[in-house]
Amino acid sequence: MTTLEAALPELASFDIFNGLSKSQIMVLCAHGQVIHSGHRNELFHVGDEAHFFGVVLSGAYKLSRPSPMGEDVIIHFSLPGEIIAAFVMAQNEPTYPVSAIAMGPSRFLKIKRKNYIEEWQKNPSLILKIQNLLSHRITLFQDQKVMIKAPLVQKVAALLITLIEKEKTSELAESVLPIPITRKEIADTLGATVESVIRIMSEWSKSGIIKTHDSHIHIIQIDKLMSCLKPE
Amino acid sequence: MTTLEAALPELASFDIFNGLSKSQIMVLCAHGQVIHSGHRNELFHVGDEAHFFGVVLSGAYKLSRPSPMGEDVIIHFSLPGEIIAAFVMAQNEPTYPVSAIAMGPSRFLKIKRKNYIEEWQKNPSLILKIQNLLSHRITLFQDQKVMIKAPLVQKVAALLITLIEKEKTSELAESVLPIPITRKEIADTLGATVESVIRIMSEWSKSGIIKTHDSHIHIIQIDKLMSCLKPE
DNA sequence: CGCCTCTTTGAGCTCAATCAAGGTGTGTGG
DNA sequence: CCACACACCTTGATTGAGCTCAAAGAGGCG
Repeated sequence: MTTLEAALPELASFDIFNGLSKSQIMVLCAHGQVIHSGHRNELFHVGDEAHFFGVVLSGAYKLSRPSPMGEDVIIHFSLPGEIIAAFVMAQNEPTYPVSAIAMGPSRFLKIKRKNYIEEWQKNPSLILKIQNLLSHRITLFQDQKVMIKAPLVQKVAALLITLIEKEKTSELAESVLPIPITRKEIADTLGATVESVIRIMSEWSKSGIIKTHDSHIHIIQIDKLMSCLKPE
Repeated sequence: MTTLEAALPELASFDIFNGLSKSQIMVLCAHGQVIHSGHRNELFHVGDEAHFFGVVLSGAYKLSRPSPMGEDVIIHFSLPGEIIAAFVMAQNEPTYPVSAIAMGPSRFLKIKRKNYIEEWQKNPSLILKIQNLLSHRITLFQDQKVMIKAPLVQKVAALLITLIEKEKTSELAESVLPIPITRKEIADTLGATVESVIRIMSEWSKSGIIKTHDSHIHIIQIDKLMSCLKPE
C-alpha cells in the first residue's frame, strides 16, 4: 500500500484534476489509500454499502452485474484517470450498483465517501468535471444502444474500436488494446456467448486483421475492422 | 404558444425545481417558450446545433437516433418533469445526440442555452439535481443492459413494468401506461422487430394480462407480467 | 378518396445459442 | 513437485428464437 503522496504526480496528470494545485488535490483525496489489486481481485461487490469511491491509477477494472439468470454482464471498463462509483456518492445510503474487478494488476486510489460530501461537492469546477464524466458515460451507452440490431460481427468490431479510441491512436498503424481482455469478457460486454465471439475473432486472426498475445489484443488493420461496421 | 407565467405552477410542482421560489424559477426559465407539439412533431433533430434545452410539461417525447442501417433506435422516453438535452448544454458547441419527437399531443418549455450557462450552472442546488438526473439515467441504462441476454418476452415485460413504475402505481390493481406507445416503438426500444413484439403481446392480450385501447396499453395483471421476468 | 402508419398472421430461413468435447496455462494445496 | 481445479480458448454439430418476407385489414388525416 503506497502513500497518497506517491500517487500525486499521477493524479495531477488526470483530466479530472486538471487546473487544481497539488495541495488542493491533497485535500480532496485526504486519507486516500492506494490499493494494489491483483488479477480478478474485487474492489467492491454489487449491493455492498458504498462507503468509498475512487480513481483508477493504473491497469483497468471491469464493472459488472449479474443478470437475472446468473451470468455476469459487463457494464463498463474503467481505465486510468476514471472515477469509479462517484455517481452514487451523492445518494442517501448508497449501495454499489455494480461489482468492480481488476483486469490484470491494477492500482486504485480509494477515497472515503465523506470526502465526496464535504469536499468534492463543494468544489464547483470539480462538480462540472463530474458532470462531464457522467455525460460522457451516457453518450457511450447511447452509442452502444444504437448497435442493438446490428449483427454480432459489427458489435465486436465496434467494441474493439472504441476501446482503442480511448487510447487516442490517431494513426492508422498497428495498435494494442490498453487492457488485457478475454474473449469471455467481450462476450459478457455484448451479451453474446464466448463461442460466437471466438468464431468471429478467429476469422480475423486468420485474415491478419488482429493478433492476440496472452490476452492482449493487437489490432493490425484498423481499416478492415472499420469496414465491418458498415452495412454489407 | 402559452406564456411562461401560465406554466409556472406546473414547473413548481416538478422535482427539479423543488425548493425554489417562483421568482427564482422565472429567472432560470427567462424568455422560455411553451411549445405545443402535435403527435409525431419533432422538437429537434440529431446533429442539429443545440441552442436550447427544456422541460417536458405534459405528454411525452421519445428520444431516438438512427442506427447505422437506417432504422430508428429509441434511446429514452421523456415524461413530464424531465429535462431534455440538459447534459449537452455544458459542452462547447453542442449538437443534439438524438432527435426528440412528441408521442401524442405534448407541451414543452423551451429554454435558451444561454440560460443554462449563465443561470443554471451557477445554481449549486440545481447542479446537484441535474447530477441526480444523470445518475438516474445511467441506472436506467444499466438496468436495461442487464437484460441483454434475456429472451424477448422478458425484455418486453421489463419495459412495460418500468414504464408503469414511473407513474408509481403502488397498487397491484389495473394500471394504464402513462404514454401512448405503439408496438413499433416498443420494438425500436428493445432492438426487436414489430412482428416479434406483436406475437408476444397478443399472447398476453388473449390471456387477459393486458388490453390495448387506441395505443394506450392497460396492464390488467401486473403479477403475471412480473412472473415473465423470472427465469423459466 | 388515397396515403400513411399501425396492426396482425403465416411461412420459411438464419444467425447465434446450446451442447459436447478437447486443449492450454496458472494457481493451489497435498 | 505433482496433481488437481479452474478459467480460458477452440472447433464441430445441432437447434431454435426471432428475423425476413409477404399479404391484408383498420383507423386517421389532408
